[in-house]
Amino acid sequence: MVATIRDVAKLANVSVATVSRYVNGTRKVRGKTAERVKFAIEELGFRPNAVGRSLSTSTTKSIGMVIPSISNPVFSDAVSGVSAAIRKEGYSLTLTTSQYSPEGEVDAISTLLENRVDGVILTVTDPETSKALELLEKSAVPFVMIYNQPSSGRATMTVDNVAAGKEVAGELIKLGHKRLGMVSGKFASSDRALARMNGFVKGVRDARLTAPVICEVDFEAQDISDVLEPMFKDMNAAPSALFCSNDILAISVIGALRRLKIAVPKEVSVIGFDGIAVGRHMYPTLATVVQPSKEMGKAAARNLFERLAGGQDPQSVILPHEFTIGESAGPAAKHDPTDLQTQSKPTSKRSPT
Amino acid sequence: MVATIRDVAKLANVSVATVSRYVNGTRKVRGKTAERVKFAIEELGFRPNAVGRSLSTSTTKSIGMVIPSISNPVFSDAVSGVSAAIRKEGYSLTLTTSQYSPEGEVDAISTLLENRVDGVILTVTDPETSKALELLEKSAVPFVMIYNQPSSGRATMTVDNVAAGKEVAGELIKLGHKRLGMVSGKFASSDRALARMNGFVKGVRDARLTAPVICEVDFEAQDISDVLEPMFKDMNAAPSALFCSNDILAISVIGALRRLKIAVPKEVSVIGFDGIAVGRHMYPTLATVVQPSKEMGKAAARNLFERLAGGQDPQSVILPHEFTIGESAGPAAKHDPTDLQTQSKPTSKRSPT
DNA sequence: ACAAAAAATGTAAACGGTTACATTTGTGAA
DNA sequence: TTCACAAATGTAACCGTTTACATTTTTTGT
Repeated sequence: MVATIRDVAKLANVSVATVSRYVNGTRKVRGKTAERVKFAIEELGFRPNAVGRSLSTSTTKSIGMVIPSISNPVFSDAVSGVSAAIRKEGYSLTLTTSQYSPEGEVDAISTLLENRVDGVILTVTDPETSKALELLEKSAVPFVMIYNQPSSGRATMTVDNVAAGKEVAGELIKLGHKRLGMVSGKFASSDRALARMNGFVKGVRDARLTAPVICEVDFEAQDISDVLEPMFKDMNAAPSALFCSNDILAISVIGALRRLKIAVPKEVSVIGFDGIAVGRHMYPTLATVVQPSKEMGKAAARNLFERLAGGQDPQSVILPHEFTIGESAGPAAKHDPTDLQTQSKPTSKRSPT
Repeated sequence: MVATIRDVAKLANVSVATVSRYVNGTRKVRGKTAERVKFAIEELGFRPNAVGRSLSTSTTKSIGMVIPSISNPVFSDAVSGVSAAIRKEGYSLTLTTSQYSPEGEVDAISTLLENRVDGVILTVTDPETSKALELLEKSAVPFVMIYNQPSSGRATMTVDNVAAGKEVAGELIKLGHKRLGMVSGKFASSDRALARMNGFVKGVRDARLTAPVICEVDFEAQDISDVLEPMFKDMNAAPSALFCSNDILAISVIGALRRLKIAVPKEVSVIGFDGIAVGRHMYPTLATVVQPSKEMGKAAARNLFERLAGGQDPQSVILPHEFTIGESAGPAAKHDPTDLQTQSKPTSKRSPT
């Protein structure tokens, strides 16, 4: 069917070894010979079979990646970074998703291990209990986590989520907010959301404010409005600022607040986390903590290559994050009766008077 | 190092054939024997090497995918669909990006072909001139395009972009718009944008309106504001509605208009194309043509599997699209002197009284 | 208990490369 | 020209599976 190295060798009247050496440039082949080989390759449309090569060299030149979902742009950004970094090294990318489930992670890793990827870049729901990570460790395939919190001496590329969460609290407090809240994806499936929450709560507590309302949502399943509505029944008690555990969630929250006729940021400020591109383009622009997703992907890939090349112990890296103010966050509104001056129409849902 | 089928065979005191048959369930192995094999596999942590298997069976159980960029959610959605569909069949996904360049496409396809993927799902800039498609055809690896326009009898999964474009024109005209415009990504790198434009122009022409302003932008590179500003110098001449060739672009356009202090949709309506999730969550919700990206990915994968299984000629499928109105599109504003009543602050940029 | 048929298992040759080692060819100095 | 040595090339084993075919074991019918 398709030409093999032996076909080329026969046509060029050389040995397979010579063809191999010509193709890979591993040894010099004489001009005359090289020409014959080159001709044969073109004549036959020969394309080296990576499978044969992999079996022989026991290296696949491929990197496996496991992300919870590809629908959240924050992960696409990381994929993009990984993709760019490994292409440069001639590697290819096998992408799998876990749908935020530990079983999904195990399945994904199993597949990748069977495919003998040279390294793995992944994000798990919980590094502490992850069976997938255990599989990886047993297999001795080098791996790096991204987004996950450092733990157990495993390598991870992430930002300081606790510090960032605290920073968000600080910024909101600086804007005069006194009643804060957080809307987060399930902590069980996101150690970083948990870390952000912890930092946020600490920041609020340090400022001697009442502890923030924490609202855990199953983002993929629930309608955010249903969660937000009771929370904002009484605007005098409701938080004047919400920290969301990621940008997608924040965008949804802003949309839901609008539907509840609550103005952002006039009545409620919203801050996200991730720094996905669309947040900068939309209106209101999203106040958020920007994490360098693409760079994280690249860094993870580089880390992997270093280990594949030399040895080097796995090493975690904390990358810099940056709080970016946007139109979705502003000064705290005063929720006394003069509240009615706010531009949005008062509705029966609001506090009386 | 890592256990092979021979290690298992030795430990279980059977032949490699028996192990292979046990692992793949291709033949019955007697209870007693099966137990020994099972034990040996667990004892050694044996995991079949897909590379060896692939070489032997000359099938990799992997599908290659080439998309222009992973940063546009419309493509992530397709990846998501493909990923889900192929996982079900036990296939894995090798993902590559072309950065909207024909050379990138060729590189990607070359890599995929060397890796002997069993099939390819891809989106190219221009099917008519694509060297990548030629490579694929020469290689005899089954492939399906997604998003691309049907051409040359090659299989593609897409929506009717021309009809959709025309439909958008119709909807805007129905809303009373008379001066229409389109902002599009480079036609040279998107046959579907071109098709949408053609339909749009046709729709406008059929309504006997003046031809729409067409504005081609290098979206990744340029700042949209620079493009929009001259267009909206004179509001009496400027279009009252803009059709954007994709949602991401539309979101940026809305943002840019806001920065130019032009209200959406009060002064200018904006309609996108794709139906990415964020458009439904943001404010204003994005009026757009929803195409079933995830379904397209799934359909492409299924098409590939059918061909891998039975034979079947490649077959293009036109999937249904759906125009969805959103808050970003509304009735045409009257741009006579009473224009000043519009909520947004008049600026020197606007037409004089 | 025995032969024949059926079921289970084993043997060894692919699959398409790479590479250690062996061999041939080419080069330069005497 | 001849020899020693270097450079180029060739030979064949190996990487980890699958599977056609051969062989052994079990089952079945009598």
